[in-house]
Amino acid sequence: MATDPLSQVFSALADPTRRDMVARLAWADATVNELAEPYDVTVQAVSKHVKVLQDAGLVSRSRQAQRRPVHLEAEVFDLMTKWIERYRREAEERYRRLDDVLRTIADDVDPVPSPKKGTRT
Amino acid sequence: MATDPLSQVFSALADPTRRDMVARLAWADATVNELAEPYDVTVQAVSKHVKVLQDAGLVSRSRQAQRRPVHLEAEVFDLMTKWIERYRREAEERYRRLDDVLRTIADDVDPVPSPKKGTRT
DNA sequence: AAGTTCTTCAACCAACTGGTTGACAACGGT
DNA sequence: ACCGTTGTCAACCAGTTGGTTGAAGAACTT
Repeated sequence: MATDPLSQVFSALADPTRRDMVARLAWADATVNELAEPYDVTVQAVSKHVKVLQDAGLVSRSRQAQRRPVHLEAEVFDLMTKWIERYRREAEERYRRLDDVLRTIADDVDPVPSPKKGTRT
Repeated sequence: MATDPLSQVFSALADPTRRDMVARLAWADATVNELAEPYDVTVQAVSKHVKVLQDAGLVSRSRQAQRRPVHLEAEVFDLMTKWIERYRREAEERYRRLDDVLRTIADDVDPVPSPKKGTRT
């Protein structure tokens, strides 16, 4: 199923409802019932969403009487930003290299253009 | 299903194979056949993966004879980093607010502890 | 015109996802 | 001891995903 941490985090955030929950949890902890309130789905569905977020390490649970508040664990975001930044950087460096190549080619431009489709001989 | 840009990007990167492709494309453009080489799947499967990345706006295609090189479009990463950073920031600010609350409470600590279970007066 | 190479389309399949309903466990309040 | 509240577990369903095979399109080579 793709159980590595990065996959789980990306996958968890690929759902708009779950992203919205994270957004709200950034403001304050909330119980499953509180989380469920704005959405047009059952509490059970929200409970499942929370489980996905939890398995991804994005949230943790605690216990207050019957309530089990959901708490955002923002550190996991670092996993993603690190991955993203790494390849953004590489892509940028790559552009620099490409520029170099283009400059080199510019010196080699062949003076006789190669014959094309419509060129009769 | 979940067709908004952010969902598509997160979803596209939730797959390790696709993330690996992105990693390699950050280094250099590649054709579907080149991309498929390291993996133990058919070329068709890789073609599908590329389509997912393309629909998410993460890559673009061009044409060179029969080849259709895949090119990484790094700008879309910004969408994600913006989202992530926003809620990381909010979560951090939230900690500050929490600290304030805790400090306030610290001032209010009642000098006469409210009678508890074992507290004798 | 025929063949080769690179790529995608179509149909199919097993597994996962997000949702449902219904039952039930856990805990506090009275 | 019994409700009420909060949350989860189990079974089920429809739709999506990632993979397969087989056929076909598109563009160059000869």
